[in-house]
Amino acid sequence: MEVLLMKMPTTDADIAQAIACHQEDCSPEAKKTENRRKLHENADLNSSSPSHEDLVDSKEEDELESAKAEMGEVMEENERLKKMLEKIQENYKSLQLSFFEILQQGAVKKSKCSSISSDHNDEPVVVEPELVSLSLGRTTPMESVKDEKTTSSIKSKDDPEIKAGLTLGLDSKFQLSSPQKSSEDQVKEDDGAAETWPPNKIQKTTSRNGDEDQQNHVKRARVSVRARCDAPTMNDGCQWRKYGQKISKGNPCPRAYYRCTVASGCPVRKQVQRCAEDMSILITTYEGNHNHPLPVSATAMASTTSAAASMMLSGSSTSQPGLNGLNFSHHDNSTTRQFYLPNSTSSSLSPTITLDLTSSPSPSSSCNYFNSFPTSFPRFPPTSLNFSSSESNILPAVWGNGYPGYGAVPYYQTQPGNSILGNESQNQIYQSLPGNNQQGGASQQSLTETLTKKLMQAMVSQNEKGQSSCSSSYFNGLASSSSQTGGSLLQSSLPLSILNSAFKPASDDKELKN
DNA sequence: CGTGTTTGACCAGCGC
DNA sequence: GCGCTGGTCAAACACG
Repeated sequence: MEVLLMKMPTTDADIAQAIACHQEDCSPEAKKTENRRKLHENADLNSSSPSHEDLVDSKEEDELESAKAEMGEVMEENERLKKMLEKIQENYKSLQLSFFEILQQGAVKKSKCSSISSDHNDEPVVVEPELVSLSLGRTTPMESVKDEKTTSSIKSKDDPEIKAGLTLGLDSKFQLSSPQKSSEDQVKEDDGAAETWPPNKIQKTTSRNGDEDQQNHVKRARVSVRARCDAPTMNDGCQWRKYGQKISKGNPCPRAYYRCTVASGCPVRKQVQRCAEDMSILITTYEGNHNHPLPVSATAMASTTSAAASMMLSGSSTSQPGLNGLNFSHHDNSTTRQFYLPNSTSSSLSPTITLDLTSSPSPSSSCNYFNSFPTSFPRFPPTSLNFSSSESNILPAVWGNGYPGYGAVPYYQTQPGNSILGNESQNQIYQSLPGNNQQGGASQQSLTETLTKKLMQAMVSQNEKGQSSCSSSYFNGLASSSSQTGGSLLQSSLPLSILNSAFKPASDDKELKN
């Protein structure tokens, strides 16, 4: 009961647990325990007032009666909650179905659009930029409706039918690879990704045309996360090894280079740098694609950044070289704030999306700094998702300080049979993460859900506007990026896991051996 | 001793 | 062509 009242279940697992608790409360055992407790209390009362047996008897009876009445009320309430849960689950399923319908429609439309655009390559295509406001600070009634909808969709993520691994990267190189490839080929691709990581040079020189070129741009998708964080790095749940540090021009704070060490050969890198004008803001730029399952706490960040990246990358696959398909600027008709990663030579070729998770939208501090690079990105104007809100205040505390209690379970736990790594290494991976505490779990989950909801929302609105190419490819991107490892080791508690089920390749466990 | 960090060197891209 | 800059490597070092 308390579980239900304190926190609405957000996953099927939660629901199942809640139901279990609920049923437990209704079980004869629970009733017996309750009665025993009350009888015990009565006995105490008896012992304290041993006189007037008749009075005591009547008192006992009264209390028994009231206890029974109370029990009845509780049981009724339990029944009501039970029905409510069933209803919620039904809603989940129906929404999930409609969700996949949208996915399929999007895929069809995308293929049509891509064929059309390829037919008219020579003609200039003028497309209005899609402005999608993803600010969490404001919600319109429409938004809240969609919010509800997407939340429900999100919540259906743990449907038994769609339990799937979630490995999210920021890069969608597999978007363009054939899904029919064997797992061995996938491994090769992964290895290639790992080996050719430094490949900015290679990529820049190998191809300059057509799909290959486009793919290269897609490969270099970056997601920059700006968050207030006192810690040297943002704790995003992954294990990182520092491999370099540079003082970059225009910023007294050195930029640190990290690579993911959760799995050897993981091509994901991140750059961490403090904002020059506001040292409390940490700018973390992720690049690459995890080739291994992630801890739940890491998927929180990964899903968000991946969604953002995929969203943008889907835009970059359209025929809008100048506009990059989408512009996720925070805009409110009066101000449009875009944030740029300064001093990044490769940024001129890399689509960069910035998630602004800083709470203060103070235009005088960090924003101006970024705004001072307005024209540095002719081909890929950096994209900004501004999630400024009071809610995002929690982020630094959560990501900076440790791991949430929510999902504080080894991420292989749900499907131990699929685990490639042994339990020991799993635990090592998880336990080696510092500050595993119980604080802020709900907050992080809430934030992640909110972030993802907003992304989903934007996508849905895209779909509704007939801009299905973007949204569909967004979905496909998510699906492909999240399913590329397809280890199924994660029963993710994250919203995006819903996307895995439809696109998860049969098996590519080999990759996990990296 | 294994693992992670530091830091100078090196390389490639870009602008002038 | 040259210098600047970003990104990476790898030896040396620190730490548990």
